[in-house]
Amino acid sequence: MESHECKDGSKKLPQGQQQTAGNATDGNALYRLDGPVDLDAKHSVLGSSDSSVEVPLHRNNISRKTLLPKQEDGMDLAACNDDDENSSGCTHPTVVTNKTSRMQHVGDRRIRKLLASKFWRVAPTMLQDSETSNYDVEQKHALQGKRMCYTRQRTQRNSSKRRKLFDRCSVSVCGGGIYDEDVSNLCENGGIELETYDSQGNLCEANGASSATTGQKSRYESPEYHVKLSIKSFKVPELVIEIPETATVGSLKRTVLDAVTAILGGGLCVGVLLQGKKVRDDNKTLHQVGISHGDKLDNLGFTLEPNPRQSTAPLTSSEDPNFLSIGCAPEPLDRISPIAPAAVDQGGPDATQFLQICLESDHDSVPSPTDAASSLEKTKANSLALVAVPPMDTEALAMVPLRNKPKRSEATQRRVRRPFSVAEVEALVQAVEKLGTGRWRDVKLCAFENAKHRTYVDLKDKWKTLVHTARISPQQRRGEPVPQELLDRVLLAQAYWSQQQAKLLQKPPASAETRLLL
DNA sequence: TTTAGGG
DNA sequence: CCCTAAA
Repeated sequence: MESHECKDGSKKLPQGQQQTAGNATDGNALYRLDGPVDLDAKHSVLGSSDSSVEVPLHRNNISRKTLLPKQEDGMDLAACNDDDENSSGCTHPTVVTNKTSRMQHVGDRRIRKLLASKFWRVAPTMLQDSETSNYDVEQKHALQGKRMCYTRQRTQRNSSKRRKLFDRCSVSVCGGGIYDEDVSNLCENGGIELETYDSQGNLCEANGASSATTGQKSRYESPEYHVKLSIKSFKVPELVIEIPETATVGSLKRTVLDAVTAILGGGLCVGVLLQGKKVRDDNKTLHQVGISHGDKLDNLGFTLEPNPRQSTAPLTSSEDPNFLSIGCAPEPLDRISPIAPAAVDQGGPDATQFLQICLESDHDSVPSPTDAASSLEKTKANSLALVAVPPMDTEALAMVPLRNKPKRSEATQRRVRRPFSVAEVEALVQAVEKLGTGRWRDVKLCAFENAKHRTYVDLKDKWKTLVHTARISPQQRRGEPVPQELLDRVLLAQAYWSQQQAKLLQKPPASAETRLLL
């Protein structure tokens, strides 16, 4: 019996607020390697010198729902059963062996950190061979990649998913709290549903067939809502080039050229920087992120990023064995290189990537309401490894990731990232409202007792970020949007309890009665 | 083990 | 999320 009485609270959350379309990638494994090597466009590396781009401003917001990559053997990957520490095996991936893939297991932030300091080495000898022979081809691929990046459709992660999730999580905080199963990642294998939003953020259409390409200029747009911008320069990933002193300037040029084209061939993505900050949410409209037609756009920048093709499926699936389906991941597809096939064919940098998809399942006791994946129930260690064997390991590979110092002892795996669902946030808020901000153990017991993967430290951390989130502008928020109502409550509770704490410091033994009065 | 904060 | 000093 819990000693903490909690009010029952099953308030209906307002369906997604303004930012419903948000589908931030949260920066997971975004290979952003900003480096000192600024290639000014006038060097025409991209042939886009001073090109001006026109983008519809109030374009309907269409995002991509997670699509399931084709799976082998018709494995039933429809549902993702959540795990918890109890489910043996689940938390201990067995198939992580090679270093490349291991590296991808490192958490988002760390990966960013590492990569930020990491660079690509250009092996001179290799470059000598490749010379500029494939330049045309690579250019083509690069352009192709750009184009596809540009025109790729985005499908809204359908709201029914969220709705469904929330429904299942009818949160009654202390009555039951958050259960593991409740907050598990639900998957929907169904067709693509599109939701489009007008400039006000209102849902105005739900039809996949009529989806217009996000970035394409449409005849329906009125010119006054177009933002005109010019690209002065691109920032490219950091490169390290080794070349003997005795080399000629000409060979240096070729080396650099090769290095750059190699990256291009590997598929590039364009990053958008607004006021120095990276805009990750591809689904927001320019207007939403603050790019308006009237504004001076000098604070708008672009970066070139290596396409982290390898960081998509392997990252989510192998890092968390319980993501039985890649499609379960909130936003996997957004990072799949649109030109993956081309890159492989030409044996570009991507060829060095060792793709490994590990699918494991081992649910023993945990009663799972969503047993769509029951077919995998008994599978002790179901691993599936897709290995892209590099056609030519040593040849024609101009770029090779530089090895850096071991980041973390092999034993201690960082826990898989599990973003809080709205339902969990609701539960957390409610518990904190009741218990305060200094009793995380109790909060855990009260609202998350059955969510094994949420420790009180997690809850404390989440609260911290919630408070922060509530304080920043909606435009700066990332991830699944938290209803404003909840954020308001966060602020209120935070204010209230910090005040209580302050008072408590003044008058040592504040009776419980005092609290009730306040 | 929990809290509380910085990383 | 992780890491830890303190309690």
